[in-house]
Order: sequence, then C-alpha cells, then structure tokens
Amino acid sequence: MSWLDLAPCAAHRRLQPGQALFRQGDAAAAVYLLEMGRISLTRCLTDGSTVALHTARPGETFAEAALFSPTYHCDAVAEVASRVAVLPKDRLLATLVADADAGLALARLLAGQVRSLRTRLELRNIRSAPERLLSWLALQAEGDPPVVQLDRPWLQIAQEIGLTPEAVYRATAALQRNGRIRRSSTMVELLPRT
Amino acid sequence: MSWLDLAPCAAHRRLQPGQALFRQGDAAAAVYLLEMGRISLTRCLTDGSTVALHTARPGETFAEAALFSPTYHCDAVAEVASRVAVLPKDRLLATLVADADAGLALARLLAGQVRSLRTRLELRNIRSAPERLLSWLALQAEGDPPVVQLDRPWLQIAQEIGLTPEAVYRATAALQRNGRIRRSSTMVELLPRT
DNA sequence: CGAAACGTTGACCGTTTTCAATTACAGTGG
DNA sequence: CCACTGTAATTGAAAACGGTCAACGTTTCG
Repeated sequence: MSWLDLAPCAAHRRLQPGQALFRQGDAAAAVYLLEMGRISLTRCLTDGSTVALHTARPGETFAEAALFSPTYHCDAVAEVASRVAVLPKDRLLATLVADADAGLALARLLAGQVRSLRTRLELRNIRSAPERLLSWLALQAEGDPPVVQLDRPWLQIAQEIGLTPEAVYRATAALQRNGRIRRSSTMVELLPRT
Repeated sequence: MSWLDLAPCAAHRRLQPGQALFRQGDAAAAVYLLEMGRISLTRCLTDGSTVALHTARPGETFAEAALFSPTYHCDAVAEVASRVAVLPKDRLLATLVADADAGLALARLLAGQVRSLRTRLELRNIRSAPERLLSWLALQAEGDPPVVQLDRPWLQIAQEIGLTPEAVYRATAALQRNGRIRRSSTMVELLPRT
C-alpha cells in the first residue's frame, strides 16, 4: 500500500526550472509525488524574506498536509526540470472516508515517515563526522557480519547525513584507519568495536 | 483531535531513571505520550553497540509505529524520572477501524508531524549559527511586526535547532548588533531587512 | 576516445565547539 | 529578610573540526 495505490490513475505534470507548482494561499487541490527533478518548498515572510521548509527529491511525496487544509501554506517551485504525479485531494479523501483500511494504510505510511525523519534528525545531533557516518552505516547495515550495500553515490549520502562529500571521504578514510569499517567499491562492512 | 481523544481514559506509568519502558522485540502493546521526563529510543546492533533513534520530550508521542507492527523495533529507556500516558494499541485500532474520521484525524496528526520534522531537518542544513537561528525565529514569529514569544529557556531552543547554548547566545548578540532582531527578556522582534 | 560525473587528497581558513569563569536570577529554608 | 543553591544567561580564549577551494585520479558511458 502506498500513495499511488490510493490514486491509481494519477495525472502527471512537468515543470520548467523556476516554475511554480503551487503558491502559498492557492486552493489545496492535490498531494504530489516527485518523480524526477527537485522541488523546493519555501515560506515567504511578511518582510519579503523566505525560509526553506523542505527540498523534495525523487520518490518523495510532499504537500500531504493539503489533505487537511483548504489552501497551501508554502510555495513549491521546481529548482530543475521536474515531473510530478498529481494525486487529487478529493479523490484521496473520498477513498479515505469510504474505506477505513485506506485510512489506516495512510497512517502507517505517515508513521513510517515520522520515524525515519526523527532518526535522520537524531543523526544530525552527532557532531563528529566519522561518528555520524558510522551511526548511519550501522542503521543501514544488514546481515551478520553487518554489511551495507551502497546503491547510490557517496555524494548523495553526504547530502542526506548533512556533510560535504569531502568530509565523508575523510570520515571513511578515518574509520578504515581505525579498523571500524572495511570497504570495497560498492559495499561497507562494519567491524566489531575493538 | 489528538492522540488523547482517541483513547480518553489512558493509564499512566512512571519510570525510574534507567528503567526500560519496552525493549526491542517486545510485543507492541501501546503507543505512548510522554508527560514528563525524557525517554531515549535506541536500537541495539549485533555487535553490541547502540544507535540513538530519537529522544522523546514532554508532549511528544512515540512508538506510533507500534500500531502497525507486532513488536517494538527499538528500546525505550527513561533517561530521567518520567511519566507516560499509555494508549493501548488494541483500543486505538478498534477506534480507527470503526470510525473512518478517526483514521483521518490520525493521518492529519501524523502529516503535521511530518511537516514539522521536515522543517526542522531543513533548518539544520543552514550552517551559519546566526542565519539558522534567524530562520527559526522567522518560522516561530507571528503578528506584524513579527514577534516571537519565548516560552522556554534558550537552552532548550539551542538543543532544538542543533547548536550549543553558547553559539545561540553569540548568534543573538550578533543579530542584535546587525539590527536584524530586537530583544527584551521574554520576546524577540524581527526587524525588516535593511 | 573524450567528456562528465564521481572519488580522493592536500592545505588553509573560519566557525563552532569546548572549557572556564562570571553574572543574573528564582526558589528554599533558616 | 537574607544567605544559599541551582539553573540560566553571558562572555572570553583556545582548540578542533568541518567547510571551502583546488588539483588530480578514476570510472562510466556515449
């Protein structure tokens, strides 16, 4: 069960760089799933300045709160050429009230996101780059001995854990030096604490 | 509508420092609302080390995912003397399947948390302490001119935005010096960009 | 084969952390 | 009413750490 299951035949929409998907105050008509590109959600303040609320990346849904609000509370603007799946609010709501199970499924989805976000936030409390990376690896690891299969470039991992790529490279080097991890091109093995 | 509305007559439980509320693998029996104290959620790894997943603070619910899992996936241990409201899973689920509106209410609650967590995460991407603090203040501010009423010590604010208290003091001093904010003991006024 | 992205390392710099000391302040009990 | 205790607020100085910039090697893929 996922968002897409709730709205099987979703429409799609393409956006040019700089183009707005919706603006603060617009009638909340849909929830979106980003298929490709990058969309930034920002709130404009009374004094004209702007605050970044979130940057959506491929695979993410955003504006879920639109389900419960008559209008959007922030601007959504494509940073690069992007494509989104449009999940119409009215159809989603109809499904949800008609089918209690769908409501539960949605709650499960959101509860999972809450858990994941809390974890990412907690990771950021670790100041030391090597320790932060190590904790991230430990959470990703599976099997015995614990191993992480890297399915995307370090570049993106660095972004996710809030470090520059250089800091990540240095951290991996340091962890290897200290015998905490062992690496081959595409996988990382966690070694037991000495 | 809130978690408590879903389980009106919740039981309470007190915990000593170091006492566990539940352990990884225990049958998931309830969702919890922390009333006082501090409870840390950690995952134990195969090698015996441990990773912090979240630190619950008063007013927060945690273990929401228990609703959708037969067992808990982490340990919950009181860091200090704490009290929690116990929201039994079976009663919650019964309410949710019986009443589609309750499911929607839960989804709304969770969607709000997702939004808030994403915002906090995005804040952490701002490296500069003064800029991060300023963005946080801008998000908290209300009214015209925008004003923030501080309802808790800077100590806690520092913790929330991921800075040391000293860094926050220095940031407020710098922002005042640059004419971006004005402070009196319990409130902060945001000044328009010069 | 060449271009573009990713990976890696070095040096330097700036900011934040850390540690320490001081002040302000609220609550407590004598 | 006042010393007393603990917490919050503040400031200083030094060190550590990650960011930034730059150069270069490596891999991938058209």
